[in-house]
Amino acid sequence: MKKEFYITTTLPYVNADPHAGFASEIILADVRARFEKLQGKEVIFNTGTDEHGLKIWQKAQEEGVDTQAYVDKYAAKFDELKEMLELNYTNFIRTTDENHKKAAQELWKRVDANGYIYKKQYKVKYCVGCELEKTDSELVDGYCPLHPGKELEIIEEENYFFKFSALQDKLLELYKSNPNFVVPNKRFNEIKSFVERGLEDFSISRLKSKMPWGVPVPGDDDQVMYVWFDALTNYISTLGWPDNQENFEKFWGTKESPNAIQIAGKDNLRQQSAMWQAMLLAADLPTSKQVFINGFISVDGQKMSKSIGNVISPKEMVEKYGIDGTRYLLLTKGTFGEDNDISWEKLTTKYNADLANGLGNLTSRVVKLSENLDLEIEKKENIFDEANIKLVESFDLDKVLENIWNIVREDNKYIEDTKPWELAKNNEAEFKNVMQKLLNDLTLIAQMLIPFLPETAKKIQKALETKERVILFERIR
RNA sequence: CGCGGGGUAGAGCAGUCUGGCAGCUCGUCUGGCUCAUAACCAGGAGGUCGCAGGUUCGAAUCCUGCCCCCGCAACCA
Repeated sequence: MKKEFYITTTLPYVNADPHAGFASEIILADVRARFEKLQGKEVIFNTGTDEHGLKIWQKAQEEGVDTQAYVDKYAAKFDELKEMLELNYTNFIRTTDENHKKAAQELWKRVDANGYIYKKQYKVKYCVGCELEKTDSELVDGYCPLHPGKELEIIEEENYFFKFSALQDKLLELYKSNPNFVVPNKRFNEIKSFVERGLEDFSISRLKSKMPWGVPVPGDDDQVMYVWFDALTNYISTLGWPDNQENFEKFWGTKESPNAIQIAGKDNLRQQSAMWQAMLLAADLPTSKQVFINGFISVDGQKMSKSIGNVISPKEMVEKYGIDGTRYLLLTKGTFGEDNDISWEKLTTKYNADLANGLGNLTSRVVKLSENLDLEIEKKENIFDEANIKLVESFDLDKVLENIWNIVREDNKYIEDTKPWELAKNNEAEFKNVMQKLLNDLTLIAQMLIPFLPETAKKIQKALETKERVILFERIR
């Protein structure tokens, strides 16, 4: 088996603070990365920030700050998640990094050299009222919703286009020969039918005069890259591509043996599983190995949005539930790939039930009962069985945690059935037997929790060693 | 006929691919226990699986039609 493991999240766009949805994505990746590390693999876990594009440029202008200063501020906010959520990512790439820009230009050149880029007149609709370009999807009945009745101007602009349409067959072939290329299956079906319906070439550049905040197009001073083309390249620029070919092959893989795992939200299905793969194919580079598509988080049945004012941020969650509490709650909010609904009330209920009353209380019972005992604890080698490994590999991490919590439940019942506090008084031998099992189980739980709740795992192990009682999770309210 | 997802106990969900006793967590009611974080354990109540038809010995699951909710509709990350 290959010794190297590569996983990447999508890069969040730096026009808003981190929210629970992205936190969920990056925690999933974090658990997987820690898990693979435990299996003895060398791991690269990539994340970062997407910092180019019109929106960011405009926002910086609005705030009257230098664009670079603006993106620096936001990049720092996202990098703070590392400590906030106890993440172990190895790479944090910013699309404004010099080596990234170079890589994006190199990718462009290769795609171009292979004949997949061409120049074309492109008509944009322009609302004079807003002084802004409008896309068809923004229009209502052909008019700008803010200025109904005002005719839109048509402006012609020359842009570079990517021959997405020419890669339809190659993409379909990729999907066909990799039956688990996109997970879950329903998303795979969705992207397959999208590609089968036919692809349209898309614009991959903008006029620099209108939008200066982008990576310059090689050999054309008047144009900058459209943000997607630039941003997607991060997955390989982070590995030092194109200069460091060895590192690239080690982690990204080769055509024969692709190695890159990607995780993304469902809004990114097309970009990650079709556009980016097409770009790689066009540049004659290996594709990703697998793309995992996560669902969305809603709050009390409503879309999480600034205007509704129901955004749940990882920061608030950590303040309330602690790091591992937050990790646990985001990991167990529902089935991977489905949309999951959360609310403060539900989160608190689950926190109290599973963490305080469940794991926390069990630890507290076992440590107290074993206070005066000095038993040798059996440490298992292969803590994850075949079934659990499979679940981790398909990102069904909630199911693995459920399996761990079944041990918690069994042990609570076992204590009730055997009444060790009575045995301690009248049956020393049996008392030791019972406690041996409980200590072994709790040790196993702690070992299994390492990738999921790293701090808690340590605390349990420490409590078992020192016999000092510890409150793992304070009850809320 | 634009694309896709969803409708299963008071709440949240799993089960649907591959048909075989309708399951889990929370809540609720009753009882038990005292090692533990007002926790823990046992038992109970609660469901015409969105609706209507079809296939089958048998349908939450497969097929057809309909109703309702939610995303997305590509140069907007």
